[in-house]
Amino acid sequence: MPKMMSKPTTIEHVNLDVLEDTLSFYIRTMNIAVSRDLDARLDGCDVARGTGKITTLLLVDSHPGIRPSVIAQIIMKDRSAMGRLIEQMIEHDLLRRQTSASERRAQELYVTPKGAELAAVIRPIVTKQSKDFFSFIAEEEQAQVMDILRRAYRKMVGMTGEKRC
Amino acid sequence: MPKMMSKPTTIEHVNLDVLEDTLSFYIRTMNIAVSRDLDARLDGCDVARGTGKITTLLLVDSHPGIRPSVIAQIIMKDRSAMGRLIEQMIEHDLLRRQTSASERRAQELYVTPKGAELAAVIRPIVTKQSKDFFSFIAEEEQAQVMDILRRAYRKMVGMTGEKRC
DNA sequence: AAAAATAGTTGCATTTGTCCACTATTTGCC
DNA sequence: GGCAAATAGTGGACAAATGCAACTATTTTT
Repeated sequence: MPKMMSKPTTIEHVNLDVLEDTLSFYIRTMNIAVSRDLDARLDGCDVARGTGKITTLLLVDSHPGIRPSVIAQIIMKDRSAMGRLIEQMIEHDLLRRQTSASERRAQELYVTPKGAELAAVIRPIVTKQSKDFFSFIAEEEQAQVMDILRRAYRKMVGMTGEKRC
Repeated sequence: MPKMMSKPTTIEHVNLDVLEDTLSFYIRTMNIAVSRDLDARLDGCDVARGTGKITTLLLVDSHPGIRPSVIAQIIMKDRSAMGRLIEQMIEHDLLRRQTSASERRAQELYVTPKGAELAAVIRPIVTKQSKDFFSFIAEEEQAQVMDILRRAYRKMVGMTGEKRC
């Protein structure tokens, strides 16, 4: 049974009930904040809003010929969402698409010159944004959190870390 | 300039470019996964989908008379989104609302019997879900991450921790 | 050759978020 | 007292994102 508190009118008088000790709460909440901040910094940048565009652009840029379905796994979207995302980016002339010669049901994605340029612009912004946003966490602790979440993420999407093949 | 890798067809051959070392990426991605998992567990539960309903219910349950605007700060929504959320929960007979006597522009929120019941059901589920979901992170590390994110969150929403008044 | 699996597309319904303008009430200032 | 500004909440419009399911095309299995 939670501690009862009454009619709080300011946030200082509030305790978070069981959410206080619930990691998912902090993940979900920080996500809102960090995403909003990122969107603000990328305003007008063709790649703002929603998770996925940035990752997609960077991934295609550094893995020419990568497939939509691989990206989908990485950003945890289903294929239809991924398709729409790519469509959008093609319309914005950031990516181009061609069906794979060896696997004619699959596609290969490539950045356009404009896409490559944007990727170069984006890269430092994204890095800086994350550092800045979490700057009130000590550098060291940031690294700690990242290290743990990275391992979690890897397991989740099935990146083994050791490339076995 | 990122390492170039070509035409990866499986996720093991992919590296995440600068996102590899970007905390915001992991926060955003883990958010998707954890939210999806939570929704699945709460399916049909009147409180599934989207951030906010759970927090709102628990908060009102343990802080009878709390105001919408305070909750809005905590879950980082604007007032209009908050209003809609509450409206929805009132329609589901989870909350009830009355204008404050002392502050006639403000409202006080209370749980209905049904809301209280649901809160009791939800509480252990939410806790368990978070623990389960992150179970591949050692208990100790979970606590570490949570501790850090908690502090970050507090600073962000302006919870001082020390109740000064 | 047929069946199952995989890659991607499309449509639809639901939800969400955001922006902005509007009302009501309270507070502060002259 | 009275007017301006701040605060609490509401409502509407609009743009996006999400998830689901059905559908085509291609490859793999058997």
